Amino acid sequence: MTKDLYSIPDIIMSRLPVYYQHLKKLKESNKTYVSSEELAKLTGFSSSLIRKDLSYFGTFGRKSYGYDIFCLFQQIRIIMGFNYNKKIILIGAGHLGQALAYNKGYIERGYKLTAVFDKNPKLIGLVINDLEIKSISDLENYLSENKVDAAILTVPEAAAQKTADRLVAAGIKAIWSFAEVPIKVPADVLVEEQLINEGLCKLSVKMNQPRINKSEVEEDFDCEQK
Amino acid sequence: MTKDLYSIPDIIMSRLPVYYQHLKKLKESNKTYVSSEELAKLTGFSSSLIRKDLSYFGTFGRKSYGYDIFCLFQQIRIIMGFNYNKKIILIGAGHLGQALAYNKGYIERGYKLTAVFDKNPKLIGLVINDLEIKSISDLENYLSENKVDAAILTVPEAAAQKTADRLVAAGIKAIWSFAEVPIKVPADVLVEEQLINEGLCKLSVKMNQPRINKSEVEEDFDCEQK
DNA sequence: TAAATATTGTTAAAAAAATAACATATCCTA
DNA sequence: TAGGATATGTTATTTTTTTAACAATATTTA
Repeated sequence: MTKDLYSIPDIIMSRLPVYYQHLKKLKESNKTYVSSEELAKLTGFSSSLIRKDLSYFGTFGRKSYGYDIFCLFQQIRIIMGFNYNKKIILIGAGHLGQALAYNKGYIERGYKLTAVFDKNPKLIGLVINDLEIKSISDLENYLSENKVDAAILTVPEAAAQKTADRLVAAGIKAIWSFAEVPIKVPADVLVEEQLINEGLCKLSVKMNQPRINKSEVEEDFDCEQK
Repeated sequence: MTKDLYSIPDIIMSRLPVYYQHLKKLKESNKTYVSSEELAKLTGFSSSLIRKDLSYFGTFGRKSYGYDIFCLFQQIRIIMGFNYNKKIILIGAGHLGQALAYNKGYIERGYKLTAVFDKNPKLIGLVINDLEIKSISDLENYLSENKVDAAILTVPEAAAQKTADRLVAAGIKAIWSFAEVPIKVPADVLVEEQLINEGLCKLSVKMNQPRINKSEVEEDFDCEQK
């Protein structure tokens, strides 16, 4: 493969996890091959789009057969970097943080959760999913002694930026942030913002559409402008 | 507003929660107006795009001033349906379910979490965030006696489709699903799929890009095809 | 082995989305 | 009150993304 992959288009990247999930399921069936048409039925994307997406990365299919499920699954894992081992830590062991500590998704994606930190003395020392919650004051010390590839940020809104600054200062280059508003980091640090309530918003918008269509919306919110 | 809004383009819809978050923050500052240029700095979208997005819904700005923060915030709330009261229930009180039971995001978006269900007898009766966990066997009964607008689905993968079927049969028209693979529902039911590990995938892909560029990828995964 | 069938990978066309440009309107200052 | 500055809303242009079409090729069937 000679193509420069430095920047996979976001739109393609956003579909990779969907392909991954379906191939994972298919792998457990007794089928060996899957066609773009079948994948289209499963994913909701058009077969044409699927073939195009895959061809961006290489030539994986077999004419008149389709794609070898296991092989394609492996390819996508490699493209997504799942075959590469990464260590990740979690900062903030509140309700969401704890749920993420029990998340089963790390291993198959090449992550190992190696430490959990919190500020709350009542939480420090507790064990969640075999990891003892450490004091956030040990963060820098821990990071100087352990190579860590990424951090999950689930601290309260008010502490998010400060904590991110500490992570960056200690050398962390990738952050999965659950802060509600973007945190600022240097250009060489990756941040994946996760608006936890985005799905709730989308659902609300969609539920609301019939209502919005019926009424002359302006009246509702004449904001006494000007 | 005469424009038919029946289907807000997904791409615009996906930016609404971002505008919402920033306006919420701005509202707490001492500023009254914000320009598309300032919003661009905050959100990372271009000012042109922001003006275009907003103009899709109406004319909210004020020449040479910008947008009235509070007014725009209200408008976006109305577009997203946050001003409309909705009742939502949660099915599956595992780690993720519990975290979502404590989620602070419902109220401001017009949702009220009114019940939590689980199958596990050890959980039934426990109280999380002031709600006593009910037995899943009471689901149909509850739904026949209480008007509910949406359901959060956080049951284990294996139970997801069956549970969704029950919800649909009981009249639920909107589901926020955390199942890893799409659940099948009739056309008149809204489903918002939430791949909880999508952010983790994206982070992994991005971390992986420099590595993928360096190597001739094919070699890595010669799947002995054919 | 030849014809019919299936399905890819790619090219061409269409549609959608983003950006740039600008006319217009309002505000501010002198 | 005239002129410069500001920032919207919209139109034009460019770019990106998706869909459609199809040639190429492998498989299956007769």
